[in-house]
Amino acid sequence: MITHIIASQLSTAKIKEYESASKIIVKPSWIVDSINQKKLRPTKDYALFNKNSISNMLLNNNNNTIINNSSSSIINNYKIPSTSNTNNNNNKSIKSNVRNNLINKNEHIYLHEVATSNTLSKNELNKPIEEYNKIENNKNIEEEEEEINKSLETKWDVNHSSIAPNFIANYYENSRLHYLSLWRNKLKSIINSRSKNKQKTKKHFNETKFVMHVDMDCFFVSVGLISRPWLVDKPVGVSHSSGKNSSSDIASCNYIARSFGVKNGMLKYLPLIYQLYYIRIFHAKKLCPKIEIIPYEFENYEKATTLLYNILIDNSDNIQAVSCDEAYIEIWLPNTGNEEAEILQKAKYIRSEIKKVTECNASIGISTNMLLARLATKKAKPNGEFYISSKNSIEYVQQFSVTDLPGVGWSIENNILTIILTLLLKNINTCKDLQRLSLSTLQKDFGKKNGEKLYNLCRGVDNRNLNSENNERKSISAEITWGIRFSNNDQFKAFINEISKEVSQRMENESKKGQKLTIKLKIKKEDAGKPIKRLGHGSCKNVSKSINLNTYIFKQEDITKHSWNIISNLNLDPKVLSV
DNA sequence: ATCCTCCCCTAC
DNA sequence: TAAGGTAGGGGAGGAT
Ligand SMILES: Nc1ccn([C@H]2C[C@H](O)[C@@H](COP(=O)(O)OP(=O)(O)OP(=O)(O)O)O2)c(=O)n1
Ligand SMILES: [Mg+2]
Ligand SMILES: [Mg+2]
Ligand SMILES: [Mg+2]
Repeated sequence: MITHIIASQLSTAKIKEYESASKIIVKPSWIVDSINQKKLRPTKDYALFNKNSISNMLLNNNNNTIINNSSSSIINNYKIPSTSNTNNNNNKSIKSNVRNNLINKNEHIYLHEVATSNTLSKNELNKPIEEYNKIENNKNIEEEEEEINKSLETKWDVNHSSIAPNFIANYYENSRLHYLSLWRNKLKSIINSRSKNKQKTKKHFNETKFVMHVDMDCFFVSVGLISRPWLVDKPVGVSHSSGKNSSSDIASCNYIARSFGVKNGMLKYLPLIYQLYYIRIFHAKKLCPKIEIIPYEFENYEKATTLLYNILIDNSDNIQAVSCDEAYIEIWLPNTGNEEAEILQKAKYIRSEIKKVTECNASIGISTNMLLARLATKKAKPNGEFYISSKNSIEYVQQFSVTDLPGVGWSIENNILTIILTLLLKNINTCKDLQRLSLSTLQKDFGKKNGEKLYNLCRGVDNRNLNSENNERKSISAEITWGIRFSNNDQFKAFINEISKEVSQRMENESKKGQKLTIKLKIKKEDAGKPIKRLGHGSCKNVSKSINLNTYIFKQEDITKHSWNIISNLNLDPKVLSV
């Protein structure tokens, strides 16, 4: 019930914490503006899709037809990316006038130099400094550092940082993670409103339920290779920058690149100075010097997504949207005694349709629950289908590593590893080992719910139904953690105003209002070095502050006002906002 | 007990 | 050069 002074909510200890944080070099390195939804106004059907500007096909949603044109005769209509014609010899399909414009932009296609390098799991960025191999008094390093210092001041940085005009729009147009979230929300919204209706009318007598998990193979790469067939046998990754010593994320890499150890989300390259300092961070060029980098094609991903979902709609009894390249579908088959062969046949058919229509490969995992279907996809990839019987599932699941389990990532894996090492004196981490830990042990270490979840997951037990969770959106937020560089309070405030506008628009698009406002900030740590990523946030401490307003708001000026109110109460010294 | 705030974690 | 978003589950620990 706090409406104004944030500090009044804080314990003394916490106030101190914020004060000291604000004195550390304090730079808000990212800002999040978020409004939790507690109530929505009467919603016009599909208002979201009519208003949004980003796309065509995903958004051309007439009433109940989720996505139109769901027959397999669709022409996929991919846009030919202008940069795909950089291979002069092989690509006959590109018009010559287009080619002439772009012939000098070849650098991202040929990357054969052997880079002196090293990969990153983003979590490793947060490891304590002592885990890195610090090298001092090295002249070359210092020189390079000098260069990096200089480069940080370049015009490019200024033009792309948070004080540049149109920063937010430009940023979102190029952020793959933004698109991932945007598309996921839209798909969930479309699919959820549809599957509800369907479930009501369906009853199943003498039928067996199967769950399929459908996921495109190296999605961004597969789409990008449609117009670059000469690269299909080479290691390929999708990334923004193509320069040989530039550093950017690889969003997706193909299976050839993966055979070298390259992974989605890995840095394309890590500058030499960071390689020496962060010896645990790998990068693609080190693992696979010949990796070819191709650019993003967001419009075409969206088209492929539309085509994919249309096929799934036509071939299932229920769908749960997961992401732009992935969904669970439910299929009921009559009990004939031959269901397993039939469901495999069905999967083959769906995969062939996807291939035919999208020109990309999909893989399908099949079982009787979502978890086992998800695990089956791991066996199915690439370009295959795989069925896991529920009969021997407890034994079958033993072969998977704990990170294969959905919900188990880097942190939980490490915790499990520690426990297994302590209790079982083993240094491996499979579901077989996890099955040896008791429910109470797991609950003691991971909490009541998480412990139970782990206990069930490692046995292949999953009682979720498709779309069983409450489908209503609970929050709407906008956040940017890249390019945030302020030199004074006015710039900071202007940014808050802009991001509030973004949040406001998103709320208006869904005819929603919110009552709880949360601000999230990243504050540079005292000992943080230069960010590894250009214009990145580097090592930061996260702070979040929320207030429960007495009223529901959605207007930009209200969001801005309350947001700035919160921020002011954090007592950030304007000077610490400088870079 | 239950709720609330401020986190951390995970997924794509 | 280069675009590190976002929603939701859940735990710790304090307030009610
Ligand atoms: N760290 C990540 C992970 C994924 N993606 C994007 C690019 C991927 O192509 C797409 C789908 O993610 P998947 O996890 O399904 O990975 P892929 O489809 O690339 O490979 P696969 O599914 O074959 O393992 O999401 C991303 O930008 N960054
Ligand atoms: Mg995929
Ligand atoms: Mg996927
Ligand atoms: Mg996992």
